Amino acid sequence: MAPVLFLQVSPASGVPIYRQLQDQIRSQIAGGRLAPGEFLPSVRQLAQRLAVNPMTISKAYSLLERDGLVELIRGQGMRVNAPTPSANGKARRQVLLPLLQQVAATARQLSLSPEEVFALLEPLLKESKHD
Amino acid sequence: MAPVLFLQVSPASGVPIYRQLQDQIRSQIAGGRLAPGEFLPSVRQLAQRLAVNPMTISKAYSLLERDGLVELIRGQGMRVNAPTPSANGKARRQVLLPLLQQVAATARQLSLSPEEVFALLEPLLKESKHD
DNA sequence: CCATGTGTATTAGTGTAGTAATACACATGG
DNA sequence: CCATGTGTATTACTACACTAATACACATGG
Repeated sequence: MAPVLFLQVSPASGVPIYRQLQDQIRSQIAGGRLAPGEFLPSVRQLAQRLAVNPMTISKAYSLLERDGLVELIRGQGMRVNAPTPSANGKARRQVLLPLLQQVAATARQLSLSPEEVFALLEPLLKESKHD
Repeated sequence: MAPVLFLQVSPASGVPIYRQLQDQIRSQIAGGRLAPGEFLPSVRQLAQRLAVNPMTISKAYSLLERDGLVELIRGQGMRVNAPTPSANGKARRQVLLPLLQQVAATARQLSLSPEEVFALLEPLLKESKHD
């Protein structure tokens, strides 16, 4: 059974739909809201719910499969894999990567040194720990 | 007078030419190799030297002008500006802040330690410093 | 005024990423 | 076997980024 996921896409956000899906599902898996053995919603189901083309869903799924987060079971769908010890941490970092790349690009654009960026980021990271 | 700059573009690098130029010139200014009051090479001059279209040079120049690093003097060319207070101060960091907050929020959601985030971000920040 | 020097607005060509439409291969259950 | 369920290969369409060709506006010096 495919659980109901909190998935939402903004076609006008500039971020490709398949990538939004990829990142969100990655998050859901990393956060444990999608347990190993569970199946992702079927391509057509999700396509209808989000009003996007099935092939776009399929593309997101295929990328998740390529990354080993999910496995194709013929005739059934995409099953969430048990995380490898290292894959768990790796998967979580993958989620953050796009954001960090954007940070790096922006910092560079502004000629901000790595130290300045760290100094700015550190309090934010530690601040949000106790709530 | 336009000093001779060390500018080099690789059309096949995947990075747009205008952006290569923008970044390199930005570097030259930040590094002091291009002092305030000096002029950039003329669009046509540089276009011929690098074997690219003048409009591509112009695009890079215009972006630098938009960012306030350079000023258009009619009939003469692009003159390097004196660095403005905002170019060095808090203003630049304010731009980065929303992004960093998002990073912090995501990292927290994924239970990533600050150290892990730094380890991930550092190579990205330093990677783009090649000049 | 004219020749020559700036940068650029406008327009068009080109490549490619993203998306979509169609048809297919395979699996399952009746 | 057939109906219905998976995902996807193939193909085409579309939008946009990048680059380029042309013609223009303005400034300067003879």
